[in-house]
Amino acid sequence: MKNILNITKALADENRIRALMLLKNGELCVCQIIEVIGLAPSTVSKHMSILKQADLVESRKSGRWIYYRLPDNDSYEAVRTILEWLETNLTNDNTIQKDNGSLDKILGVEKEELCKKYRQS
Amino acid sequence: MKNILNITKALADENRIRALMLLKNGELCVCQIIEVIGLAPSTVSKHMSILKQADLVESRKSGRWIYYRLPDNDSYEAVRTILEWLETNLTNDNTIQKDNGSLDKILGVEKEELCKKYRQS
DNA sequence: ATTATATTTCGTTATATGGCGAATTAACGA
DNA sequence: TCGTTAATTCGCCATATAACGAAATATAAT
Repeated sequence: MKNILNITKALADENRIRALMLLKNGELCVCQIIEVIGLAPSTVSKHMSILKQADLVESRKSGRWIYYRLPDNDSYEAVRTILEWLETNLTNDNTIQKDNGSLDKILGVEKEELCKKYRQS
Repeated sequence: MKNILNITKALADENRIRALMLLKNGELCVCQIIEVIGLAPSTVSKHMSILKQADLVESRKSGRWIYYRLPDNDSYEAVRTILEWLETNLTNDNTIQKDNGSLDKILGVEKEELCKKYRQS
């Protein structure tokens, strides 16, 4: 029950769902997620840690950057199933599509460039 | 997104999940759910209305009683899928099994008898 | 070494949520 | 009709959660 509740609670927030759906496009560093979601770095970081605790994302560190990604296919079945559920029901969602548009733009920018940017705003 | 968030938020509470899992046993009136879950009638009523708003349950009124049930098979697919997900991941859960045990006892009691009971306690 | 940068952690605040009991509504029974 | 009963709605309180900015941490660049 604890695991399942961790998952449902993690999914009970629009911004966390947005972050998960972004990761369908492949792994992203926190600054990229911040840029799309548009919340403070500390807030996004907290969201990502909640997703991670629920095993909905994995992460790796590379230098100063931390990359988050969806779990591998051989992961916990409950997680795999619900991620499919989200994808099925949200790929046509307006917010998600806009987010994917924003991400496309951002992926065209050098990461270094990007991360400076949000500090100034 | 709104629909999906309604669903995930509705599922982000242990007692609401317990109520849903109880309904796998067939439709139940509110007083029976109250008896198993062990919360105040007003609280359970609120929980059921949240589940209903998310289309996770349906209800019918019969005299003084209101019966809740899981939605029909021809319901909204997102709902069907996630209910299956819950069942898959919780049928062996300790809390859920205890609840099913309590329910069995309760189903042996006349409903009229039962509903008087929780008023007195 | 010192500065800059990416992320997290911490402390605070505002809002959302879950719980209860009291009051209300609706339906039945005497 | 009047009381009883099942369920809901309402008002309240306590706790949980989401958001932020400031401080801390860790790594890279100068």
